[in-house]
Order: sequence, then C-alpha cells, then structure tokens
Amino acid sequence: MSGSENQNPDRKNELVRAACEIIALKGFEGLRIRDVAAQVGINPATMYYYFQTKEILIDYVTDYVFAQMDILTEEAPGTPRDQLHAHLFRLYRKMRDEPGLFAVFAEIQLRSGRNVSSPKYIDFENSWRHKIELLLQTGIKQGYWPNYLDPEQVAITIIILMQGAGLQASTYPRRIESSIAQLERWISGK
Amino acid sequence: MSGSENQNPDRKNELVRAACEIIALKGFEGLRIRDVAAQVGINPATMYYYFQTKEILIDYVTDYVFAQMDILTEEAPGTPRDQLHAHLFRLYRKMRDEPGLFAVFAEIQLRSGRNVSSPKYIDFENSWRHKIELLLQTGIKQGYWPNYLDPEQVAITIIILMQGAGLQASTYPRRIESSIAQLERWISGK
Amino acid sequence: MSGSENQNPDRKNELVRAACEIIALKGFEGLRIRDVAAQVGINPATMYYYFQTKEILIDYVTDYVFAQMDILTEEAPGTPRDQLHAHLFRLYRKMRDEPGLFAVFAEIQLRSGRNVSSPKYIDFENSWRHKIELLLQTGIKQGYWPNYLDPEQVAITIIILMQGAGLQASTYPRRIESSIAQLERWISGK
Amino acid sequence: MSGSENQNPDRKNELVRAACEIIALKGFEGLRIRDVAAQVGINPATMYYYFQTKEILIDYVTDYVFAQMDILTEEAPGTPRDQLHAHLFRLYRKMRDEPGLFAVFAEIQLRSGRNVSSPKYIDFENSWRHKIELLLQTGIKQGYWPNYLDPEQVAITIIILMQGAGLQASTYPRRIESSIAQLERWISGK
DNA sequence: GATGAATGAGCGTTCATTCAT
DNA sequence: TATGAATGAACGCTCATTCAT
Repeated sequence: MSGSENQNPDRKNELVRAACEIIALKGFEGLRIRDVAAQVGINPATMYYYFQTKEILIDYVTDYVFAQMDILTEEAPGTPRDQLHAHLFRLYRKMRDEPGLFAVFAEIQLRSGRNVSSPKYIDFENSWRHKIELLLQTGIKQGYWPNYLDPEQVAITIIILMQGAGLQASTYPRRIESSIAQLERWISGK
Repeated sequence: MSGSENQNPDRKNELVRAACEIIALKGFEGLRIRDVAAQVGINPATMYYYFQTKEILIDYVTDYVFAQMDILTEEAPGTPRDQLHAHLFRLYRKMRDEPGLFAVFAEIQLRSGRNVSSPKYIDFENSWRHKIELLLQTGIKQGYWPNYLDPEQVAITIIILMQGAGLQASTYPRRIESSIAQLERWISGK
Repeated sequence: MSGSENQNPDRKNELVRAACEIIALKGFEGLRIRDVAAQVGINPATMYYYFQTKEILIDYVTDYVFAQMDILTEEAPGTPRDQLHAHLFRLYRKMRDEPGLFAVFAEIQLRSGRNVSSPKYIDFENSWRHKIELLLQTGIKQGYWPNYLDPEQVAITIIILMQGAGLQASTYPRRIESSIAQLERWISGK
Repeated sequence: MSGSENQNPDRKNELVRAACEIIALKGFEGLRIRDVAAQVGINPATMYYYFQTKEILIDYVTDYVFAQMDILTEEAPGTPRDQLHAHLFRLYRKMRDEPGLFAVFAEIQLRSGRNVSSPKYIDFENSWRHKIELLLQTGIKQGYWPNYLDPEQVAITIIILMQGAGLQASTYPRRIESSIAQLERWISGK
C-alpha cells in the first residue's frame, strides 16, 4: 500500500537517463518502455515498479532535463556583463557537449505546447526569463549596457534564440557559438 | 503508364492537410492513419490508395509544409531593408495565423535531426539562409546596413531565432512580433 | 444481367495461365488477385469482369490444369505395353518441361483433400485410374504382362507414384525418369 | 542468459500442435495466428511471446512434423527384409492414424519446393533415403533381395511412392496399405 | 525488487470485392 | 470492357500494462 516510496534511487535515475537517451535518438515518437528496460538490462515489467505509467516516466524525464538545465539558474561572479556572458557560454558548452539533452528539451517543449494544461515547462521558462531580466536590469542600472534596452524584450529574445539553438545543437554546434557572440555584441551596442 | 501517380490531387491534398492538423495537435507521436481518414470521412484503407505507407504520407506532409513556407523565398519590392522587413513580417504573420504549421515544422526539424539520411530539411534551410545572406550582402554594399555585419553570421542568427519563434508560435505569438522588431533594430545598428 | 457470357476467351485464358504461374511460384497461400491482374497488365477490378470471385478463378485454374493433363487420356498406338510406356513417358516429359503445372496440381490435390465436397479432383483421378486399369487388363489378357498382376492395385500404385513424382517435379526431374523405368520393369516382371 | 529460449515448453508445444491441426484442416493458406490462439484458449498477443513471427511458428511446425516422422529413422530388429517391412508398415500405420500429419508434411514439401533456400526438408529427405539405401544394400549383400536391384534407385522410388501416399492419407488410407504390399512384392521379386 | 506469462486495445497494412463511370 | 476510387473485414504484430510468484 505505502510500499512504493523507498525505491533504489540510483536504479530509478539510471532508467530516467536511459529513457532520455532513447528520446534524444528517436523522439517521444520512438520511446518504448521495453527499450528503456532493455538498455538497463531489466525486465519491462520491472519498469512498473519504478514508474506506474509511461506518462509518469516522461514526467521524471522532464524533471531530469530541467534539473540538468540548472546551469541556467547557477550564480556566477563578476559584473552583470560577465554573468550574462558566463550564462550564455555555459549554455553553449552544454549544447555542444550534450546535444541530446536539448533534443529532449525541444521535444518536451513541443509536447507542452500541445497539452495546454502542463505548467511545468511554462514555470521553467518563466523563472529563466526572470533571471535574465534581473541581470539585464542590474547591468543597465550600473551602466554596463545602454539604457535604451528593454530588459523584458531582450530576455525573451535571448530565450527564443536559445530555443532555436537547442534545435540545432546536434546538427550544427559551431553555429551556436558564433550566434551567441553576435547576440552579445548586439546587446552591448556592438 | 505504369500508373501510380494519377490520383485525384484534391483528395490527396485534403488528406495531407488533415494529417498536418493532427500532427500539429498531437505530434508525430500521436499521428494515426485511422484518425487522418476519419477527419476526412473516408475508410482507413483508402489512405493506402493515396499513400503506400505512413512514412510516405509523412513525406508528403513535409513537402506540404515546406511549400507553405514559400513566403520565405517570395520576392518583395523595395530596398534590401524593406525586403528583409517584409520577409520577417510575413514570417511573423504566418506564425500568428497558422501556428500549427510551425509546430509541424518543428516536429519535422527534430525528426530530421534524428534521421541522418534525410537531406530535405537541410536543403530547405540552406536555400533559406542563402536568400537572407544575399539580401544582407546587397544591403550592406548599398549602405543600408553597417558594413561590419557578417552576412553569413547574421543570416544564421536570424534563422535560429525564427526556429525558436516557431516553437513558441502556438503559445506566445505576441512575443515573436516584438522579438522580430528587436532583431531588426539590432541589425540596423539600433 | 445476361451480359457476362461473351467475354474474350483469350484474355480469360491468359488470366488463368497467369494465376497458374503464380500458384506454381507461391502456392494458393500466395495467390493474390492483384498480382494476377498485374502480370497481365490490367486493373484488378477488371478481374471481376471475368471471374466473379477468387474462388471461381481457382475453379478455372483447376479446369485448366486438368485440361493440360489430357496427356493422361490421350490414346496411343501399339501394344498395351507400348501404350502404358507412352503414357508414363508423356507424363514424365510434362513433369520435366512444366514442373510448375505439377506443383499446382499438387496444391489442388491437397486443397481437395480438405474440402470434402469437391468432386472435381476425385472424378479426374477416377477416370485416370480407369484408363490405366483397362490398359492393364487388356495387356494381361493378351499376355503382355504376367497374369498374377491385380490391375486395380497396380493402377492405384502407379497413380500414387505419379502423385509423389509431381511433388518432386520442380526439384529433381531426373529422379522421376528412373523411377518410372523401375516401375515399368517391375510391372513387366523385371 | 540473453533470455529468449526459456518459455514453458508445454505451452509452446501445445501451440505448435494446434497450428499443425489447423494447417492439416486448411493448409498454410488458411493458417491464422488468431485461430491457433483461439484453439488453445489464449489471447492472440500471447502467441508472440512464444513465436516472434508467424514464420517462426511455421518453422517450429516443420520441426515438429519432422520429429513426428522419427518412425522413419527408428531401428527395428530382424532381417533387412523384416526391417524394411517394419519401416513401411510403421509409415502406413501413421498415415492411417494421423493423416493430418501427412497433409502438413505435404504442405511443407510444396513450400520448400518454392523457397529455394530452405534446406530443412532436403536434409530430412536425404537422411531418410540414406537409411533405406543402407537397408537395401545390406539385404542384397545378405541375399534377401535379388542383386540386380539398384539400392539408390529403389530407395528413391520408395520415397516418391510414400510422398504420393501422404497426399492420399486423409482420403484413401486403404489404398496405401495395398500399395505398400504391392511394392514389397516387387522388391522381393514377387 | 524482479520476472515470466499473459492480455486488451489498437495500429499499419492487406485484400477481396464493389460501383459509378 | 475497363478503370479509379472506395470499402469492410481481417490480419500480423506492437505495446502499455497487469499479476501471481
């Protein structure tokens, strides 16, 4: 009855990561419980000990992906300019090193666009946007960036650009690096 | 003569559009031949008169979506600046009016990132990028834009931004409009 | 209403022969109306002008195969011994030259063993057996064969052997020739 | 270890036998996975737990039928003459008691004549022929049969006759008995 | 924790057949 | 005669899920 609360968390994470890899390779379209199980070497039935339904597994995947994106909320030292740069650079490095993660991220985003009632993604995006906005506000106030910049507007543009970049992560990681540089130049007024 | 291309094109297009709607709503993940047939009011078996396999239907959907994106290659009158503006504005208007199309577009993009051997999307993106590059080159040469702009770099950034925007089309169309404005200001050097 | 009586018999025969070829290659198991149509270059729907159902097509195939087997009822000149020899030799030659025909023949035989109520095959076999019996009776009476032979029994054995041979026709035609020789020697008392 | 061979063999055999019965009744032409499942009272999907594809089920049926034919390789006591008699009699008894088995056997034989690349049937037939040949050679050497007999030739004739008999097993079991007697008389030189 | 066995629902696809033209 | 378009029924197979052990 209450016996589903103390599972081996290592195993569980292993399964979530396996699911993640499969989604990166084949999309949600190609996600099969049995394949996840096989990748970890357990029986498909055992999956249901950890995740009561496939949808719940997907929830865990979502949480895992968002957790991996903690670089977006990590604090960095230095001026706001340095911080924004560090923020964007960490993002780029992650895209380059783990493009699969961003493929899954994009899948989640598309999926959340369909299910009107899934606040997880919206919450995630909102807090990310807030962080960038604050950084920009502070930076503008301290004279690091021109004060004609609209922090909300620029934050949104950054996020949209980063989302587009995520789609390209596995195909053209190179492009992303230079686009980020371009973006930073623009924000700084060249 | 060896006859398999001679079907009623209206019906065929109707089916492709129906498939498109379903993909917009539920993703490739949720695409069912039966549902497409039902949406048009025909027997599922009839689908196979028009499309020998589900994958072929998806090919047609891809072609249809790319054809709908012909706004990206449409010529516009006026200065390069006007032309780029028209280009981006047409894109925005399409995103606002037919957000589903961009959901499908994003699905196709993600799918093409998986199937290494599908050049369709890459070809499409390349010709789009070329068009923007040419526009920028001409505009820079004619003094409409500062000559420190790197046309290739800016073109890529525009495309990435537009791809990110496509992901948001059905959720926040408003954001896209102002991001495009922001982008244009940056390109023009404020 | 009465308009299905004067079809082009050439076309019809062509279709029956095409069906026959396909059955020889893939068995009844692999017989498809559309394949028969394709082999002759007509639309599958047109098949139904000639044969109202698939089963009727099969009936025609059965008749065709039995008609091809008319060698079994053909009269030959000479002594009964010569006649039996000619009979068996014609059979062997047909097996060697058109093994597919015997594959279809075997399929028909198996099929008729299932459908208890299909007298066509039984009738065919009976009249074949009768012919051989008569030949043997005459030959024994005229002293060509030893009179301890039981004509009915030998006739049945010949037929069974020939049926077995039909099964081997496409694989080992050579074997059949020497088995027939063996059989003739036995009948003649070495 | 890599586990796919560890199922309940009773259930598996039960399914193979059920498939066999259906093939005997309706041929490969009429074999349906659903029907096999229904005959045993299980869900059609469960079939795929035991046999990954229909073709694999058919492979098992083939093996099963050949295994049932082990009477052909069974050793018998007594003189070569006694042994051959026992051999043919066991065959006859099996045809009489389980005619369905021989219907399936004939189906398999026809099928193997189509699929050029299926050595199973050929192997089976070869080892059967060898056995008879050896028996005849020994018998001739020991003076049980006339030495003008060609063992290879006679063995082939026996096999062909037996194959023809198999086709008749379900229709005229009586005929087979007397044909075998006829054959034995011939071999012994009356 | 883990598994073998089983299931129900459904999916992509096939195929004999129909019918208006 | 012939065909393009359509259909209903069914088929092989998949997959999430269950459950006793």
